[in-house]
Amino acid sequence: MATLLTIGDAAKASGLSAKMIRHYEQSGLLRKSARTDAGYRLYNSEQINQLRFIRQARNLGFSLSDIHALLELWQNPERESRAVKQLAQQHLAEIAAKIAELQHMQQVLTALADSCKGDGSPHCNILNQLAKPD
Amino acid sequence: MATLLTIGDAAKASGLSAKMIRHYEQSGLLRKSARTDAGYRLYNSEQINQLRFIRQARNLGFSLSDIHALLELWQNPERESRAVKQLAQQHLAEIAAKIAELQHMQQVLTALADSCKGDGSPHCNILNQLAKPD
DNA sequence: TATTGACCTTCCCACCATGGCAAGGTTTAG
DNA sequence: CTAAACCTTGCCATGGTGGGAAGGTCAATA
Repeated sequence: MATLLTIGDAAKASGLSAKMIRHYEQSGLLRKSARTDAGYRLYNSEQINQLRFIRQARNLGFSLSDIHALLELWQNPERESRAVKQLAQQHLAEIAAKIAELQHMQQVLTALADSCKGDGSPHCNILNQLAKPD
Repeated sequence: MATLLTIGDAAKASGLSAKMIRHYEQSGLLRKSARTDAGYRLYNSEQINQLRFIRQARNLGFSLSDIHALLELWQNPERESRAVKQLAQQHLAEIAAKIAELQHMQQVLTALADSCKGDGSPHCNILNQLAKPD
């Protein structure tokens, strides 16, 4: 027997917000769900699994378009794991690039902050450096 | 004698886009510039310095509202460097948090990708893991 | 049974920082 | 004089998420 959940319960079960579940449907990431006579969305356990899949992929930072691709691969028994791994590696490259960018900011800004006394006087190397031409 | 630049030249001189300079004016980050009779914006060297300041702060990842505060501190001779340093340190904390988040994703996803053969077969641990309840 | 509170629906708006395009005016070089 | 390269404003889009309004539905309780 299939347990059907309304969107609020599906949200609780998946860790997504009801708002986002509607949005994912709207944007084509999810197929339209069944509805009650009154128009309430209903989700079966397979769909709850899909929602959880989406949440976990979001937690890993995948974009919705990546997730779209991942969902299709997941549901395709003919998939080649090569394709999945490639998506993961592309995403890992983006993550690494972002980390590098942030670490660069961190390094520069830490040095600047270290050279700013942070007291009651107006002199501050952070401002001086920002004002300087490169 | 003051050299006045039109927005395109100001963009080149500062490293910002003309689009963004207009946007910064619109959003109140910059005071309205002078205009020619024809309505073209004109920027003097002090304003060019301000634009550079903004670009460098953006490069360090400061938000526009942080930059707003930084600009005011910069222009206020009564400032206390404490205030500047505090902004910098808050931002450093955000940077560190983002780096930590990304590194966590990196770690989890690297492990998953390593356990996916990436060949022609459908089996893939990445998908299995995403599908699993936490 | 009538009401109340907790759901649900759709629709629109906001964030942040940036880019693109369109329709029109201006300036400059050939 | 014309053409190219500027400039102007205004609107739309991105991505992922949240907020709120106005209205319908359902279940429990008084």
